[in-house]
Amino acid sequence: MSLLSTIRNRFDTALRQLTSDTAPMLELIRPVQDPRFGDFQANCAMSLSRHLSLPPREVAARIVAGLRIDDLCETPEIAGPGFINLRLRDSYIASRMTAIAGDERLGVEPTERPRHVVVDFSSPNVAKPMHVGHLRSTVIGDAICRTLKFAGHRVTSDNHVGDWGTQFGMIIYGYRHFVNPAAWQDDPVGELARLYKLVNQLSDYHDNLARYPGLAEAVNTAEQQLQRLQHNPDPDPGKAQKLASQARRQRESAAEALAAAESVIDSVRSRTELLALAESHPAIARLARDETARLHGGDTGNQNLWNEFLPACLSALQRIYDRLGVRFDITLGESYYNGMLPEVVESLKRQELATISEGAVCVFVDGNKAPFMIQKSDGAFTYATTDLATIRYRTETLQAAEILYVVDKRQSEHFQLLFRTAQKWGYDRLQLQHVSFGTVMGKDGKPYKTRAGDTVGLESLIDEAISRARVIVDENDDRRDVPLLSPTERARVAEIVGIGGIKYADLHHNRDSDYVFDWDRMLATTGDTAAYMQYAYARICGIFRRLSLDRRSFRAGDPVLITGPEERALALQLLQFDFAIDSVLSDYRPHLLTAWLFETADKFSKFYDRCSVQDAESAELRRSRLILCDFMARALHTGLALLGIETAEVM
RNA sequence: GUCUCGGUAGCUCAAUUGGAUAGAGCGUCAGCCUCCGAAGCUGAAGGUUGCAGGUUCGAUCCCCGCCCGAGACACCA
Repeated sequence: MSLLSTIRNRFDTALRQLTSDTAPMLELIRPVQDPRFGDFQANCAMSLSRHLSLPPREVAARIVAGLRIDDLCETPEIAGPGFINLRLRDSYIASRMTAIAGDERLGVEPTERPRHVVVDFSSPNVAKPMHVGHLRSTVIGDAICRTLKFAGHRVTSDNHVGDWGTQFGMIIYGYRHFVNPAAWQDDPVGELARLYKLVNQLSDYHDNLARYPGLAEAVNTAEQQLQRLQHNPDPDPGKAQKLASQARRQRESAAEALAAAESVIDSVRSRTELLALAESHPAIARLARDETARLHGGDTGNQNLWNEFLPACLSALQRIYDRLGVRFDITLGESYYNGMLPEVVESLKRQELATISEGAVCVFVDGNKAPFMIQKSDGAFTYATTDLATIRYRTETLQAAEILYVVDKRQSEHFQLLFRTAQKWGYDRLQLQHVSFGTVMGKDGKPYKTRAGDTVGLESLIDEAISRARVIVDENDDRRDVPLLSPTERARVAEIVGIGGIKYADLHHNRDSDYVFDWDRMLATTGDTAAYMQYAYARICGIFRRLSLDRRSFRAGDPVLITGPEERALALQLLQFDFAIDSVLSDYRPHLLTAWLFETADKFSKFYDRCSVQDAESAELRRSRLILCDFMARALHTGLALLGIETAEVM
């Protein structure tokens, strides 16, 4: 049983004398925030005092009086308004540490209630290359899968790729009109990406051309409004200022929109061959949509093209997943659900959940004005329909008890509507959660782009991380009197450090916040980074290597001794690995694991600095410290592995 | 306009969901290698948690009103 559960059990007995509902009280027992107050704190007395109408310190005294915990802790202390502070006995920490030191699972017991969780993540559009935007979903989703599995759950990772949408119409149109046969032979995926970009650019050109007069007019209107306010301000100065700043903002955003449109138009006009293409394909957007419709309608020509494109697209994706070390149990894209969509709509109509509004089939959810549209007025299905079909499939065929969607937080409204619709549709015992995340920003505070303004390709991002890591690895090894690494080993370490750096930078932020992408910080060798943890791991491996000791021989149950504050702090920290994992899974927040890893590495560094292994006072103490070192190495290795990050024994 | 998030040290982020004197890292300044890997360690400075109220033993967190920013709002996924 975990350390925390053991303590909670003791409190449970004591609390039963005061209340029948002890569960919420036990939640209030937790690791202490400030080490001056001990190791654990119970905050239940304050909360309970209201129900018992007794002063909180009195309640605390009663709880302590009924508490039998002497074998684990020093005498509990009551502090402040009624905190109960616990300090574990060194002997107890030592015995627990001894007990789990040989455990493969590092003291983490598999969950008592395993469930089948489908994790939907990454999910790129296959017709275009992956970019930074896909990074967070992929990295966070993978970490969640690994952590759930380690905790003992059954996990199905599912890459719900976009292989059926409008972008396919665009590449079909592009292929039909603009393909370069030699390039297609040579590099089909690169050629498809070029075609997608081209069709997109030409459509945007016409679209912006059409919108241009309106945008220019909007700038004018905003300007006039501003002038009016300047000449005729509101009598209330506060209000006048507010109106003026509002008008200024409006003018700025109108001007920005106009400038954006201009830049799209100019990018085509500035190249005569592009302009010629644009002018000979004035209806390109509509025609591309028609290609999509024909594909969905079963047109054999388009189906054949789709069948030809898809394998190439998927294998290009696979190459990236291989480099990232991410794998999926299934890859069922939108196309997989195509045949089920009519029946989904029928079923919702039958249950009278769906109604027809402005020609489209919609589900209206209480409190939401916008409909959840499952069939457009032209008869086409939407991604809402696909998502519903997917829920049905995952529940009925895969037998999932829970589905997680690791998707950009901008889609939270969509998921709210989806979940409520699914619930009304009859999937009310299924756990559905949108595991949302924020945007990756550039240093300018806007979504991360290249200097030219394009989105950053994932492949080049990985390349750059590895080459930057290589510089660090080289510098470090070259500094040594005798370098430890061969060129091939250096290349391998650079991969581990570079990719680990990308992933860690992403995972160590609370997923909900936007975060700023910064190469220097990500690959810094100091501070809260993957490299710091990986280095700590390599240092430990170095100890065993130089002493010619086999780490596995320190897992036989020899006693761990606590002789000083550094050993105590490290052991106590290591005993709470299970708590860290629980906290990650309670709301799918991997940054709680990175925080634990960093704290653990920090405590290890202090231990390592002050407690010599080699020159320990006795053979028993030396052995005890080696046990801690081995356990620490496994904690780092396992903890990082749960985040999808590798380690190297020498670096 | 409506709705949803967010505003915390110079910078990047935490704060175990209402707990104690708000914590880390980077950066800055000052120290530590005849001593197990210095990609390390030690110390210092740095805060009116956007503003103003309210709820209570206790508020970064909950409620009200402003200010600022981002995003979503009917046939794109």
